[in-house]
Amino acid sequence: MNQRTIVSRRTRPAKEALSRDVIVSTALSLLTAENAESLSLRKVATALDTGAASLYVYVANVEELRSLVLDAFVGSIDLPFQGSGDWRARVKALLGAYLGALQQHPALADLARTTVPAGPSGLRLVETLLDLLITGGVSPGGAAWAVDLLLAEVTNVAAERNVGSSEAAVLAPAERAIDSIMQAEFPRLHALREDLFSGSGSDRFGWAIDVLLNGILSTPRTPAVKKHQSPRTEAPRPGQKRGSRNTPGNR
Amino acid sequence: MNQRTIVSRRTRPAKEALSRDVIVSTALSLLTAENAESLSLRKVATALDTGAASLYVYVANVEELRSLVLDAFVGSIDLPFQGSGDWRARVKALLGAYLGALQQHPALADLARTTVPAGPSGLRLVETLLDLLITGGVSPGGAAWAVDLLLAEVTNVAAERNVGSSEAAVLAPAERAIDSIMQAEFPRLHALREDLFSGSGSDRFGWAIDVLLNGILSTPRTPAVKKHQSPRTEAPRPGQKRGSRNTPGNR
DNA sequence: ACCTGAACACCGTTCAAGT
DNA sequence: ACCTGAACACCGTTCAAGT
Repeated sequence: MNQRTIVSRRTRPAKEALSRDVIVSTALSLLTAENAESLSLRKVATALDTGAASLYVYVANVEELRSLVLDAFVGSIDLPFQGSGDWRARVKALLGAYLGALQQHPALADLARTTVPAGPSGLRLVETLLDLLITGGVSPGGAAWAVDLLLAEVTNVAAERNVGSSEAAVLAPAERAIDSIMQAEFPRLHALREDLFSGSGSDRFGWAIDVLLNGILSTPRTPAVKKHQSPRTEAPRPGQKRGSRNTPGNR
Repeated sequence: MNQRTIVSRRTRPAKEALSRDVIVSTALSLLTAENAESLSLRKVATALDTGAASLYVYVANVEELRSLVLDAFVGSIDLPFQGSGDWRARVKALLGAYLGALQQHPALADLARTTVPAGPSGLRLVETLLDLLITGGVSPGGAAWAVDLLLAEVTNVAAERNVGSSEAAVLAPAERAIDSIMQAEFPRLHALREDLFSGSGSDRFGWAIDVLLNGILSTPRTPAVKKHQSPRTEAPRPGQKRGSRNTPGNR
């Protein structure tokens, strides 16, 4: 027993043994329970009464920690994997729940924008989405790409609310500029400035998911695509065939 | 004349006077001409033979610098604002050119993912997109939201190529996990793992833009939306009306 | 008004040294 | 095998001091 200094250790009775799990879970609780607004190895180390160097036994670098933390977060929220209703409703419920969870924790929303959850929880989310989309009639190949699109939208909207405050500083001048810099030069922009800078991401979210689902259903992934180096040169097929008719749901 | 030390000043004849413009342009050339892979006030300051503190006379903070640099970049590439062909082709050409430019400069692709170009060049890009979409029959309100979706896709794809190398480290373990952790648990994922981790963003880009455009055309923005706090609770309208028939282009 | 150096409060990562 | 302190090479931002 350490007798040299008599300090209550009630809050941290014995120094917790380090492990990948405690590192990830204290990192996560730093971002959710604590008010920490960003993740850093040093903060996690401090919370564990040690130095940053100690974490490198269990984690390769910050990026890996970020992935693990995000996956742990995804695992901690309860997502409606087994929903009811038609497949579209279930996709929306799933993504909406994920969005809601991210929005409650700005630091996680930030994480999600730049990191992919590397772990079973992230995989399960993707698996479920794939299954729903394929059930809905999307081709497997299309579904694979679509999942990225859908999840990117979630993280974008989640981060938007976040940016809202800091982006206000960046956007406010832009907004003033729009009014003054001649509404003759950017008439569309001027007319729609309210809609563009509305920022109430929640409204847009429902619409965006519908856009994506409708688009995904009506845009078959062409089987064998010739690889182009630059998409710039990719001419659009003029008489583009629209694919499998919308078969919206099957409730 | 300074006689104390005889050092050739050919490369930097006289100390350039500081100004917002030289700061932004040297920052930009650091990211494009030079091989710098990230932007920092200190690097820009060093390139200008001064200290970081000096820049604060012209720039409020890093975030503002980032916005200015990104806008300067957008202004430096030549985008096909006046294209030919139907509006869809023009949207694709515009976004494709932007994507191509970002892909050539990973540092800029990185910037674009987290920053909005605050300046005339960014505004012009948005204005042009709004105009094309509205010309194509998208409602103004829909167009306002759609622009965000389209530009987000560009920056996401641009950043993907970037992440590719560093994400390989994160994804490689995940990929191995998929194979081993039971393909019984995530059958969809296992079957589609190649498509998911394909990473050749250019292929996906054309498809994604089509998805977005088709989706945007077939998903009217409902005029008066009741504001919900949480999208989680937002039940889908069961018999959802699909809007204005696709009127694809008008060439 | 503009520029500067120094300081402050942070980062991630490495490494020799301890147990 | 695990942990540690110290060091290295970075960050953004502030501030008193100079011109």
